[in-house]
Amino acid sequence: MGHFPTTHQRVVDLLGQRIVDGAWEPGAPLPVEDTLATEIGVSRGALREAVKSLVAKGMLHVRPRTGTRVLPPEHWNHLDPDVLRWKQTGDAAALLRDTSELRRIVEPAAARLAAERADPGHVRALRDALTAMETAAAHPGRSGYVEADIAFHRALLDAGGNRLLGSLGRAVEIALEHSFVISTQTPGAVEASLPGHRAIVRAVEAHDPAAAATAVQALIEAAEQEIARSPGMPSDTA
Amino acid sequence: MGHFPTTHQRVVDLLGQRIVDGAWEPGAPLPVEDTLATEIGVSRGALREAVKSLVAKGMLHVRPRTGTRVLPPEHWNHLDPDVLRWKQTGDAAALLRDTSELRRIVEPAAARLAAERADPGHVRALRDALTAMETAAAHPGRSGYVEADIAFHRALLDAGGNRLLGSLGRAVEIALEHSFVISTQTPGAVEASLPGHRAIVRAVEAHDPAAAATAVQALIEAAEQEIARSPGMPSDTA
DNA sequence: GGACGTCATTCATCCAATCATTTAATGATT
DNA sequence: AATCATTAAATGATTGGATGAATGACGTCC
Repeated sequence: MGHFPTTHQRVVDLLGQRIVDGAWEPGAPLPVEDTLATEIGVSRGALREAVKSLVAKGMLHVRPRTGTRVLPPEHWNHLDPDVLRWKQTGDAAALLRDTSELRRIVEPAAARLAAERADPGHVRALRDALTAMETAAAHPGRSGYVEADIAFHRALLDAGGNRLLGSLGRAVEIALEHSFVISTQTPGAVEASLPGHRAIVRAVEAHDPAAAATAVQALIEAAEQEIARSPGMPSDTA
Repeated sequence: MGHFPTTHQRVVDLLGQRIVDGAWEPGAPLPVEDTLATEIGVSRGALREAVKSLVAKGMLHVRPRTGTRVLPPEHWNHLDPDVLRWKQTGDAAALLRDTSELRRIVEPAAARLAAERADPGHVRALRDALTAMETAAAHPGRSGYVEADIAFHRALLDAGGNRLLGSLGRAVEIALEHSFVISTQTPGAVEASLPGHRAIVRAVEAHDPAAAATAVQALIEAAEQEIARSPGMPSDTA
């Protein structure tokens, strides 16, 4: 459906996925540009542009004569949407754990800031997202519910006016989408989550930071329980 | 001294700084590749590679016929080290405020996780960083103290084992460096901060999450007061 | 008059070939 | 054995051209 991926995107995806999958050890050099380009089937220029994209994400380091080497995973920008997507296909469970932890840390605090400082524009974006969620929930098939949920999430983190928090929210959205899909597919979960979202909007509108934080926390915990009960999740026997 | 910057780095810095400084309105198109390349004084290939780097940071969007357009700031990856550096030269006060807020949210929670889950390797990295801070503090001139402080900060956020938190910490390090420099230049601040750092290491080694969190919080608040008292900071009259 | 298809234009896209620069590995010199 | 010049191998950068995609204008059909 989506248009054909351009060559550049194809090469970036190919290399990024290979790196995440551990095709090359950290510190190990990739094949030289000429051979790697012919192996992939693109020109050297296209390969170099793709490599530059991965350098910008902190995954590669390239130097004359030495070649292109994979940087250790600690150096990767794990908050980059592409990196998150590549990691999703691999160790999805670990990513879900990390994402959930980050949510518990950041979102209640972000809700607190939003309740303290949200201006009318931010409040309206929040209410619009909530309305979209409600209409999508009423609509049979729930088309658009996940998108509305993400928009709500985004509006909440933007409402505090802290751009770093905004970027952080946008980063984890890719990882969040998966959990939202699970919640939407679980019967009754959508109806159960709507009151929680309404409570958040109420708290932000009333400029009640404590209420906003607790409402978000309750929502996150409910979502985590949905995920834990979803099929394909190993019960925590450790 | 650092070597001469390569053409690629030069162009990325030039364009990134220009975008952050608002040389082009969000949504406005940049000059076409040919003219922009000749204007900067590089070839199309070098310009294209630089543009790809900025696309990877979420600042540009390029399409045939439409051209290269600046994306709205909400879409930028504000957690990218380069983006933070470019923003630093402009509205440094706002960035300092956002960074400080993020620290207060993330670092106590990260310290809590570190105390819960730090393995011996992480603990050793933490202690090594502390030792480096102590030796740098004893050394006249304090050379290397800022670097050691950043290494400590990094080790703490890595110790929790959450890669997203690790990337988050690495992201704000660039912004943090400034405040560390201020603290180091303030007489007596270095000696005052060392016990706080030792308390963090003790709490992590003792697997005491609450103590770790409070120790970090105390350190952050002390640093904020140092910044507030530093010259060039407008007193909070609002 | 409005909707739909066609076409030309304008860019980015991708490729191929070439030269310059950096740098490690090697060899020569003392 | 340590230092310095040489060399070769890889990236860095440039040029020119061919291709493809998106847009706006134009014309046709209902």
